[in-house]
Amino acid sequence: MMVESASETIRTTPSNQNGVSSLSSQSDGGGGREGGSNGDTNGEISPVDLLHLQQQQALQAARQFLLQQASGLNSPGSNEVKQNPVQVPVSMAMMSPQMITPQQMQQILSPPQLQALLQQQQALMLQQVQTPRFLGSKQLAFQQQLIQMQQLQQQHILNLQRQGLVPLQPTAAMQSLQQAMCPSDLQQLWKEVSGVPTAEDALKQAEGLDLSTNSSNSTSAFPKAASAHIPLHSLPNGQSHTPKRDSHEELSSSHPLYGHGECKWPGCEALCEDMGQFIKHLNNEHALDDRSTAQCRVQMQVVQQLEIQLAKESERLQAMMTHLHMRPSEPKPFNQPLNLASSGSLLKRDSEAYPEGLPHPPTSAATPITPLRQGPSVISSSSLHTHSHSHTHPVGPIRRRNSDKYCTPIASELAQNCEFYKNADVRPPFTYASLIRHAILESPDRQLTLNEIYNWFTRKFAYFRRNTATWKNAVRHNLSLHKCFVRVENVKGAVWTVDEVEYQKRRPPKMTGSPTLVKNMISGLGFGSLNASYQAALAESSLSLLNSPPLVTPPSAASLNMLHVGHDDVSSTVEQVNSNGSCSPTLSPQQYSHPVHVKEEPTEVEEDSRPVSLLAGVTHSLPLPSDERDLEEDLPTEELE
DNA sequence: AGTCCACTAAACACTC
DNA sequence: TGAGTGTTTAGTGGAC
Repeated sequence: MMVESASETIRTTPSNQNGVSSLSSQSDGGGGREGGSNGDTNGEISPVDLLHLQQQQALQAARQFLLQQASGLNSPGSNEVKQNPVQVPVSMAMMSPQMITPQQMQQILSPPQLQALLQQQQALMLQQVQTPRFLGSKQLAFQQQLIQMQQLQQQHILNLQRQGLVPLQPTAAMQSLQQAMCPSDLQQLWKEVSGVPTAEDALKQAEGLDLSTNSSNSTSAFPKAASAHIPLHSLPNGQSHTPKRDSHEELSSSHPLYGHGECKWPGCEALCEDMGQFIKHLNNEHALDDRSTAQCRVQMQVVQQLEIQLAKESERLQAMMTHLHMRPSEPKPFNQPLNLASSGSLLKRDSEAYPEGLPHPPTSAATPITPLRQGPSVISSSSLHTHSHSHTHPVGPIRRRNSDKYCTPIASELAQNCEFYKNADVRPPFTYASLIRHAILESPDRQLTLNEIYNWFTRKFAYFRRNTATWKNAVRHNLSLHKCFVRVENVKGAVWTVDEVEYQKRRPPKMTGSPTLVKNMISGLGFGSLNASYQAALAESSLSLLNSPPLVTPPSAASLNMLHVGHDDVSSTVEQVNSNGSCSPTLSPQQYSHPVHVKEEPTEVEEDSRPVSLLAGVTHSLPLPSDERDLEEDLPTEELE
């Protein structure tokens, strides 16, 4: 409700994916977000005034947000909340992740304001969750947080600068943002907010964060073992986003949360003489509890937003590169597949799912917030993979078909967010079938007993440590229902295996085009018009084949490479992308490039026309895995012909 | 609106 | 007998 109303009044143009450089868009958006408080004065004011206006807007937005945080959420009668279009319940999104996604936030807010709100939110959340213990050091913690946030922001800007996405001279928008978020202003904001006599409510709200799905409002399912030793805010992609003050810090400390003798947990900065003391402190003060998970979530939101923005900027860069270096009539096989793989479906998702910039309500109430990232990674891994935590995965409000339709490779996702799913009581955005299949293929023998599947589920996902009756029943149901799961009698009983042929048949692409058309599209001639669902399905299915040596069907590695490489984080999925190299000795690229789904009508496929350059262009960007699996010896050759 | 797909729940049979 | 396993059906809801 609130989101919708906000979205009706807060609209950034969907085409405006310029996160940092568009002053006018910022102003436009800001004007709208302010509910007309600033009026439409863009055309008359000077750039300096405009800059000032931006600052004011950002400040007001942040202020309103903070006010809402402090009082609105617990004051149902508050008219402000309902009337002010800027009242985007960002924090509500955190507490009830189903309500608003980062994409929605991004659609609603211009990037600078988004960042402003985000940073404010982070500060506030930290403050909220720390209130009972650190009441006396509010200001100190807040200052610390400000510093960290600014560092984070600057780091992000530097990244963009490195990519040439933003000029070295900060744009007006950036200046505005930075100035708008200067510590004094924020402190002032904080003073305003902290005076609101609802601190307890805020605390309660923070402590009562629903960190699980809405079907579970408890975090009890979090594994105790992971409580203290896993830095929850180290992100699923493995990247620590704790701002580092200098490059030496990382070297001097063996823990990303420890440096300069201080705990780097957001807002903590407790002094620890040595690592041992720090570990002790970490275990004691930052154990797995509501406060820590809330902080973790905040940090995740921060990173998500940055990644989303980076993804958009990357997308812009891709467009620029395409424009400058590539002729539309001469698609470059190396880059084009990237668009196909990720931006194809994802952009479609972006543009179609949110055509009006309206928030896209999650479709599954049971869907948790996930560390999935939204936004296409259209930059090749070779050019951007150093920043490539941007990328690929749509934030997963759509549980059921996320992995199927939106090109979210389960292997990649799991590889990146393994720790997250292990510890967070969130439902993985994959179907049972996908998970089961992944579990089976992940096993050494590519076969698991039912109980082992159960164990895999519980081992990999905190979510499945509860409601066992439900999901176990679902697992059994899926195993029986889908032909792709084959029960094999073994010496030790029945084991389940995966029939890849059936698995691929299970989700045939909806596109009804001829195999020739498919082939042409895959060869890079029709990427632009390639049906997104088909792209996603093809990419996903291909990826899954690539990820795991098939029991039955050899993957079409070429197609899947090109489909996958663009949106996959090479660094994090290298372990999964392992059959690429291992299969190559016996199969030619042409064989590999056999599109999986064309199997339905194999006679029309002309494999010779498949561009080898596609494979060549992709393979070099796929690092060989360190733990290559053995090639399955019983590769069915019929699938290759 | 119809269809497909995924999920959930449940009943039932079989084995150990 | 009960637990675990496997199969099947029905209902529901989202996506297309």
